[in-house]
Amino acid sequence: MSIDGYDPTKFPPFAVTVDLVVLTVRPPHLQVLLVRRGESPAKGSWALPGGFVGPKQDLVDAAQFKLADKTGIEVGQAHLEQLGTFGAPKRDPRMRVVSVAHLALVADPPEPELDSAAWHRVDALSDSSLAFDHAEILAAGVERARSKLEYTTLATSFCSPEFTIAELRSVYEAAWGSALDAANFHRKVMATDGFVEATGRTESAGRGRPARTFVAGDARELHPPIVR
Amino acid sequence: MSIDGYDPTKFPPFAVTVDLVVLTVRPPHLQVLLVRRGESPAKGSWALPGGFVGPKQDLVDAAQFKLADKTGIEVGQAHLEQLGTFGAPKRDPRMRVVSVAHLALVADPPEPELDSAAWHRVDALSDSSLAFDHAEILAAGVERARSKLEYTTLATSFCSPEFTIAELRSVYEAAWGSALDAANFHRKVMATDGFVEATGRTESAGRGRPARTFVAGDARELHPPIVR
DNA sequence: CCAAAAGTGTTAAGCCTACACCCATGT
DNA sequence: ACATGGGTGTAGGCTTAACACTTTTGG
Repeated sequence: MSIDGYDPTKFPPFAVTVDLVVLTVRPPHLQVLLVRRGESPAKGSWALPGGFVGPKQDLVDAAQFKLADKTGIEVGQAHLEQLGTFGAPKRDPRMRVVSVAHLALVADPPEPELDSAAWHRVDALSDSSLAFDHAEILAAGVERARSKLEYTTLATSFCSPEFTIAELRSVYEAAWGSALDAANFHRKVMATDGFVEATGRTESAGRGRPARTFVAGDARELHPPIVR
Repeated sequence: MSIDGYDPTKFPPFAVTVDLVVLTVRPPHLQVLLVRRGESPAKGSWALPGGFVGPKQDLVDAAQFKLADKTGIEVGQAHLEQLGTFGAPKRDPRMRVVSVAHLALVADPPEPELDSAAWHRVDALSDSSLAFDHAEILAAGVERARSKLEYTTLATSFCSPEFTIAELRSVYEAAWGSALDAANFHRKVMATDGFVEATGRTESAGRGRPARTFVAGDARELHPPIVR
């Protein structure tokens, strides 16, 4: 940090929190988990889940803890990554709060137990309906999620452990709100080494030919984009 | 933040700092600005420039201030963006410090005035030669810079206000350490709307046909990659 | 048999790479 | 004249998008 010229014992006091952009896909919509604020400021309005970072707690640990707390989803069940840090001096009217936002991608989550938490379609939220600067954080999360879908195999994080190519395709269609050519999508996924791994089983969706099922492959990065 | 259940006046005390990964290109090398630590811990070893965020100071403002302080480069002269936040509980042995790392890309900077600051080739640094977790932060900065060069028009940030296509190419060659086909590079840049704008002037480098000069265009994003 | 969804084939257009070649200058 | 770097042309290979077509099921 190069703390030259400063007395380390006299630093300005900051509160550090984590905020979570928890996204899921419920075809055909991309949804985000929001909690209704029970206290002032912005009492009654929707906000991203989050909380203080403990004095000896690592940042991701704090985010993981909050995620488990709000959704019941444990470590390893979801993709979690740091999104960015928001620290405008007046973003919280009470005090100086620096929030390290995280992005979580989860597959078919349970309905929230608490009444104060609920899933919302991201394309149906107006900026002004979120507390603090959470609209900005959400926008950053959605943008990051889209770009990761495009350039990595992360879409599998939005799918149940065993899934069909059509389910995987519905993830992309939900994220951008437009249809993809099923034939070309199928081929592109198959041609990408380590994206998916066949189980040998099939799954019938009622009508039509049953689809083969797959599990997530071991590749995490890929350069050529899958869609767009 | 969802501070439900917490008393906002009793938050755990954190110090918040900014650290800077300041990169420049001096063909054929990518270089980073480091400062020699004058105090313990890690006294005498190299570190990224940085410092505390003021109580009422925005994060980017703190980064901008530090950048101007160490390099003399003012706002608008450089590209500056948030890189990520590093807050492992023991990253600084003295106290809990959360550092918001920023990435700065600058064009032909002046030699540092202070003896304690110097430019270093990034490909000639060993991880263990940097204080704290700064090797990790530097790695993140270099990776981000490469990916931004690939997918945006940001390479112009590494060039003087008026530059030739060869200079622009040398930025890419420095970042990856390998040569590019000059002919194809030229065409690709020209074909990218808003990447560069011709001045009408030329510049002679001594031998060979003089090159036309350009200024940065207005496009900041582009999807098809320029190199690789 | 028909509709629906999975999956494969085909083809034309576009893009990229490699490299040949011409251009404009200093010495 | 010739070496040097700037810049344009071009042909072959590769990737892509669009859509026709076959496969496999439920009703």
